[in-house]
Amino acid sequence: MRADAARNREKVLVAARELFAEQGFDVPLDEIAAKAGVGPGTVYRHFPTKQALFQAVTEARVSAMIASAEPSADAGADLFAFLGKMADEATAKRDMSDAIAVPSELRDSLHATLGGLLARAQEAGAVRGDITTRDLVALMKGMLQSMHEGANPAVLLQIVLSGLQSSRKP
Amino acid sequence: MRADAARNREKVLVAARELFAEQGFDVPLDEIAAKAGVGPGTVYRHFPTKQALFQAVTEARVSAMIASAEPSADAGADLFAFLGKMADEATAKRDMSDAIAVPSELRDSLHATLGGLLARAQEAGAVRGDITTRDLVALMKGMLQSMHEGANPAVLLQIVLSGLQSSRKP
DNA sequence: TGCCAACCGGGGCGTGCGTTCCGTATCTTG
DNA sequence: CAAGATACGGAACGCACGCCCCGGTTGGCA
Repeated sequence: MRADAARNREKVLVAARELFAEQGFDVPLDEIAAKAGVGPGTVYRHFPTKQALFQAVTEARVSAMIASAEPSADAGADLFAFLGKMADEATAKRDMSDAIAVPSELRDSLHATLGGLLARAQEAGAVRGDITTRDLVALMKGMLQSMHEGANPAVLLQIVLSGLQSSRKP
Repeated sequence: MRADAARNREKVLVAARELFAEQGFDVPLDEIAAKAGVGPGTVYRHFPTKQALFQAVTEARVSAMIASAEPSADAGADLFAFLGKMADEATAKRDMSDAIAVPSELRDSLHATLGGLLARAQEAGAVRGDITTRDLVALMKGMLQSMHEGANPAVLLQIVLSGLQSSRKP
């Protein structure tokens, strides 16, 4: 790989990191290219599609988060800690709210991790049993998006956490 | 107003009602026109913008819902009943989830109604006091959207309702 | 240093959407 | 029934976006 190619690839990644964090996945690719001081064509020579670029940018952080989900003695606390971590990330950077929604292997891993944590928490009786992984993912997706619309992230998280714990209504 | 004009206006409203209910606000306007057996231009002669058509379609049901929010002795039950009604509507028709988001006077009225119910429920001590109207609206928006993504609407609603009731965490 | 391959920029293509325009058809009134 | 106002249809416009292509440039190896 030529030196300038590597340099440009890096410039694109830096610009994408910043803009995805600010505006989420919906930021136009031309804007990323412009911020990187590069033409759109150059972006596509390094990343075959916009999703691929997004995945490259979010990979490190999401993988780290997934890796941090190690089971402890308290399965309920594990799940809640993970959800809290996701909420924190999403509060600071707009791209975490999209990482759970934009199609990619990373997203699937994230969903799988959530499913595993949920199942263990339910076995331990810390979370109501009638919740599916789909429910949890949908709930989190809605919550993460809401955080960028003026709502109080901490309050939203607390509502969701205590809602998960409540026993089934008659 | 000419007779055929009135007839076409009605055909557009019928088609829009059905398609907005099925696919939400994002349905292309050309599709509505096609289903009504009419050209796109005709739609615009009766409704100045897509939002106006959407408002005309949802006005009746949303207004009825707002009107049904009459205060009783139990302010907490009033709020929960209203949220339940919204959830039911959104489960059946995709357009209710958008009515809370698409800019219009109707949306503002809906938000105001939610704010009023929330305030009374908080005074009565039925709902935690650190929730703002913005929080509630964001929460509902996320929940309503999630209902069309495979999640179980009843479970989602119960999570939100019990989350609202929980007292503040330390 | 010279040459060739690799790479670059950005104009351009295809698509989908909301909206507008205008020649034509249709309805109503006298 | 005729004339004028009114409404119609759908082609066309403007815009935004993801993505591709090509003439020109640049970097690394011999």
